[in-house]
Amino acid sequence: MQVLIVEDDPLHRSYLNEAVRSALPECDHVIEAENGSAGEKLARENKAAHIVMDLQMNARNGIEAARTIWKERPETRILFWSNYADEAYVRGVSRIVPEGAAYGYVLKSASDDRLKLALRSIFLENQCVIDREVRGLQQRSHTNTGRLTESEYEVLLDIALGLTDNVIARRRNLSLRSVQNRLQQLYGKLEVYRPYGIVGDEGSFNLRARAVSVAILRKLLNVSSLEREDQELRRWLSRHRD
Amino acid sequence: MQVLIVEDDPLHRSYLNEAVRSALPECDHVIEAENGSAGEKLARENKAAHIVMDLQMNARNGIEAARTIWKERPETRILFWSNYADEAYVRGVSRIVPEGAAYGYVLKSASDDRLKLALRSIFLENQCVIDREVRGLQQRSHTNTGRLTESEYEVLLDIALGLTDNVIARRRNLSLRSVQNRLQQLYGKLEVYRPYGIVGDEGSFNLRARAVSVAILRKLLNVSSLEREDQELRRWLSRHRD
DNA sequence: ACGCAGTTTGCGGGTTCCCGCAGAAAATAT
DNA sequence: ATATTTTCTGCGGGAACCCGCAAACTGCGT
Repeated sequence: MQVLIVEDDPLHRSYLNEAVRSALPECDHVIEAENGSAGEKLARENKAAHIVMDLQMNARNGIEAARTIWKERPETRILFWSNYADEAYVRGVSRIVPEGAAYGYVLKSASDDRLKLALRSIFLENQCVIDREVRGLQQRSHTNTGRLTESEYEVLLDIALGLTDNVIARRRNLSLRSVQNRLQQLYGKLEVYRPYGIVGDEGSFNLRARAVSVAILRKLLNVSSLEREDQELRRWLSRHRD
Repeated sequence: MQVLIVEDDPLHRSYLNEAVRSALPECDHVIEAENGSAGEKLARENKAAHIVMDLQMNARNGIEAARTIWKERPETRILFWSNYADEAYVRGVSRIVPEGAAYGYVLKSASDDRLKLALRSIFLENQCVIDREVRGLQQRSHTNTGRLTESEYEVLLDIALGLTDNVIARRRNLSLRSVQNRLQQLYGKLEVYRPYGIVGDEGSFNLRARAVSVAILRKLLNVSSLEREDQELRRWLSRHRD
């Protein structure tokens, strides 16, 4: 049995290496990659079936890497090991998990034992292991306000990229008014009308910009999700020149 | 001699501990804090004169912590040890350094030797040590486009928080038109008019939102700078109820 | 088949943004 | 002290945003 570690921080990498060796005595090969693209390459060359992957990496982030790996071999088992439980990451991951694949999401702050247990459950038992706090985000509301639907999340990304209502409409195949409708819902859920819950500050905010702001502060968006979408947008733009 | 380490990642913390001990044999006490507020507290209690501080921490980030520490004892020597050279961090740090204080900024990706050398230079020689890549950001242009002036950076923060032109004007004591003027300059420098350098996409973007977007993508803004400003804004709002 | 909740769309309007133009004011240079 | 550059300001207008209202169009359960 072979395990591939994809993690850019050398300290964390060697820690993971040790953890894997001690949790999985049946594992005789551990290989390491120090960023997403190296990870993809190694996974392909070695037909890696068991991967531990960091999410936040410089060259190419974990979600990107996982997506291409899973596209090539959907039965690959991947344990995501991340510093954060940002909704943006969680959403990003659960979007790309193939049907029925075994995967895990464990926070770096978790105990040694939790990590080792997760390694065994996923790689040997083929089970999904999702950390408590992550699970929370995946399902229910983040705060008192309801969580965003998929289409609300889409427009959120679009305005975060700086798109116009008109362009959003074209991109999502909607009418202008529908886009604005979704924005309204978004504004509502993000509580952008009464910014700090204070009455009397109604006119202080540019709703669109404020929405992006609170989304970032609430970790609904993070930088890498933005980067990803920016690339996506770029591609879309180059297809749709009229 | 005593050194205080403020770092939330346990692995990095113990690595730092070792590095300090080996680089500074004259150091007999090393104490550790696992977040910014604990760091402030320990610094106060122990009158710490030598601190190594991570920037990105959960509870209270390094810049905040450093600011209050320096406010109490400006001669404290602080070495910032960070994963990133985001302009937002660099700017944040150089804003709070007291006159003539010795400090350092070293990236986590730097070599062992570089870190140890920096430790000795700052703590023993009272010199400033700033990493190459950081230094670059501090002074000249980030890319081909000129770097932002202080006032452009201010409006950037304001629109990133979601403020209205009108509120910005009140907050910065300007006329409405002046605010919009600064925004225009900002848009120019951020190259928001021809988004990807492509001719013919002129109308695709909401300039205000796009500006924030590219600022984040270019690391002019990061999440913690936003959080800081959001607090600031909150305070300002509560003072200015009319 | 019926009703009901949630989406989508058009229309119309008030508001804010974005900015060219041009004169005042302030900072800087010579 | 004068010239030059930069920044600030008011005015005006076109475009984009935000949204209430009301009519179609889903989907879903009974």
